[in-house]
Amino acid sequence: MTLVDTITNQLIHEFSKTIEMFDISPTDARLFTILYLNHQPMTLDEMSQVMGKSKTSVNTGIRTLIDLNLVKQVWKKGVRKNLYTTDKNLYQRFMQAYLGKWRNHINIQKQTIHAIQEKANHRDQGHLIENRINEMIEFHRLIEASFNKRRL
Amino acid sequence: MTLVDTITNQLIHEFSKTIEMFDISPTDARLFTILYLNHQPMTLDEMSQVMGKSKTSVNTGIRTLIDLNLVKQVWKKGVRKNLYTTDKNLYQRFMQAYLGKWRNHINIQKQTIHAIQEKANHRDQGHLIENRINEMIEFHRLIEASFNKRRL
DNA sequence: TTATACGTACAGTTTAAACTGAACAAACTT
DNA sequence: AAGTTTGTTCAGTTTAAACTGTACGTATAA
Repeated sequence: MTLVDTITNQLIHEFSKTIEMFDISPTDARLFTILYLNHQPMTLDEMSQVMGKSKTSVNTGIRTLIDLNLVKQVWKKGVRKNLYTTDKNLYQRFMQAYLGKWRNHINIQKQTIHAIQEKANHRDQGHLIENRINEMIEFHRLIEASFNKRRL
Repeated sequence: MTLVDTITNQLIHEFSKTIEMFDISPTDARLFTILYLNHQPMTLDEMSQVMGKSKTSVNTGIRTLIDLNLVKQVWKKGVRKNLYTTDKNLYQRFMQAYLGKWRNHINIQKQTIHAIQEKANHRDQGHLIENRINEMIEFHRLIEASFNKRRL
């Protein structure tokens, strides 16, 4: 019984570290893992209790996880409290959120840097900085190619 | 002149955001970009001046960048101060550091979770948690496959 | 309707990270 | 050798993030 708990605690601790790799804060990662290891949807009060944090804190954590599409709210008849649970097929969810974030960023930055390049070309013919701008654009292009090659 | 500077500042600002995507802190990313846009190696004092931060702060920043293999120290005869510069082919450097970090983490966590699984099997036959452990292992396996498929 | 239970917003506090200046140590200069 | 110059360590401070408790609004229950 307590032995099972130590195993669960270890799992929470270790798996959270992998979740953190997806650019998720340590506490949010821990919250996610707790929810994931619980086979039933959980209420804010339950999560607050397990996390040892205030309900407000858990509330904001859940909010960010929902925004990332990693947690969803579910309803169960007869239960008034909000219930939250993790989605199935973790891998797709995480990779989708992660790659989407990268692709989105690269797209925006490519445009931004192109715009700066325009300005530089107009005013500043033949300056050294132009080499760097071209390198930056190439850098983004390579990243883009790398992440687009990947499939879920 | 000042116009060129605003363009440079914009470049610093924008490119830093991409560097941050590689899990590098905003100030370290800015430091790297400043060094990258400077066509000459820089001293601590110069970087301190451009960053508007203390020399101590720049020193620690450079240290972490060197540890990540993104910056190296160079020597120039007649110059006493330490000189630092960014490496060529950014893309390879960053991807190598980044993918290496992922692969390393996944390897370690796979082993750790397997060890926990052993313990769980010994003591806790047929418990629900075992399903989750298998899912976790599969999760890591998929990530590993995804990152190994990638080439620089 | 009144009363109770729940989620969220907000101000204030705690905790952790980033940063600084002074002091030290090692290397160079004279 | 004594005197500078430079990088680094460390204690203390500033700044930003995480967290908490109270208070408010909304929904359910009586």
